[in-house]
Amino acid sequence: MAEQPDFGAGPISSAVFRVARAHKALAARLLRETGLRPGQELVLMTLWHDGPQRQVDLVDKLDSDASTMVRSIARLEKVGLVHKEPSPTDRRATIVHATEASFHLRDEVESAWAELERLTVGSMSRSRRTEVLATLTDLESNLSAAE
Amino acid sequence: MAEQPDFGAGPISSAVFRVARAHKALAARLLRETGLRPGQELVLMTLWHDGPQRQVDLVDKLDSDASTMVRSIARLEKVGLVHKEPSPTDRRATIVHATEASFHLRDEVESAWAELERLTVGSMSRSRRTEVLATLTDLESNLSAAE
DNA sequence: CTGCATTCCCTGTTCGGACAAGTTTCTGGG
DNA sequence: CCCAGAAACTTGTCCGAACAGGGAATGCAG
Repeated sequence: MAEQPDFGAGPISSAVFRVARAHKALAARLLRETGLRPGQELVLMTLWHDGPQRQVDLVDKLDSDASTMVRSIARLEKVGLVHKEPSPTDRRATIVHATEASFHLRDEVESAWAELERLTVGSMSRSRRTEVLATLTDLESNLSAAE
Repeated sequence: MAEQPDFGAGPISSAVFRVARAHKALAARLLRETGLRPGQELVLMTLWHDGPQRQVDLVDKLDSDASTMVRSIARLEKVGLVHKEPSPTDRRATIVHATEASFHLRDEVESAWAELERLTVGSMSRSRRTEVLATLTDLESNLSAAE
């Protein structure tokens, strides 16, 4: 507790910073028992949801970076949650698969995300949540309009 | 453009993630010409605003980490924006000062933050901004209540 | 005053994120 | 067909963030 890094400059930007940090820290804490680090779970969830795909597809969907993805995949592969296969149709590409072992984590990861959502929205009413989501979407569209 | 990493899991959490990433990326871009990396400007702004202080004070105010602060200060010191002096009253502590050189950056950094704020809130009305800030504050308090 | 917990800082390590540069492979216009 | 440009991946580098561990100085209880 006990911070107000807000020296007057950009109250909303400051608030975004603080929310982002707190949210990420909470996500890290909830994912801790799964052995995953924040970010890795997004890769796995994408693979679980959309099936095997190229690294570049993961990069696009997660709005990540190719070099980040290379290392993230490498780490997931090292712990056996993912494996790579050459694409049969494009020798530049590798297809990333979620392993059987990874599916044993699925419930745990998804319940961690459910818990994250629950803690994030707190005791907000359904209609309030809708407003919050609209607000975040507004911010996102402003930010992406700024390129 | 073109992402919706939202696989149904935690729409608000997903949105927080995306806003956080876009906001940080925008901050990085705006600070680029100052030579600062996102996070360093917060240290400098705190020093400019509150004056020389111990590392632990910076850590507390920015809700950062002691080891992160050590390295951040070291980098700022290497480029001459900050210098450290032993505390006269506590030999464990070092007092961090903003250098003269750093003050030449102040206008640039502060206008980058103003621009960040401007782009973040976009064309929102004053009352809408108040709502947005209230929403972010709500989220922050939920998150910090979750510890 | 002594002993012990606490505070403050530092180092090592790991990871996500981003940028730059380079390799291999593909594709499309000529 | 051929080649220039694009696409997919990789590696190197740097940085913020977080955790573990540790050393030095301080402060407090007894």
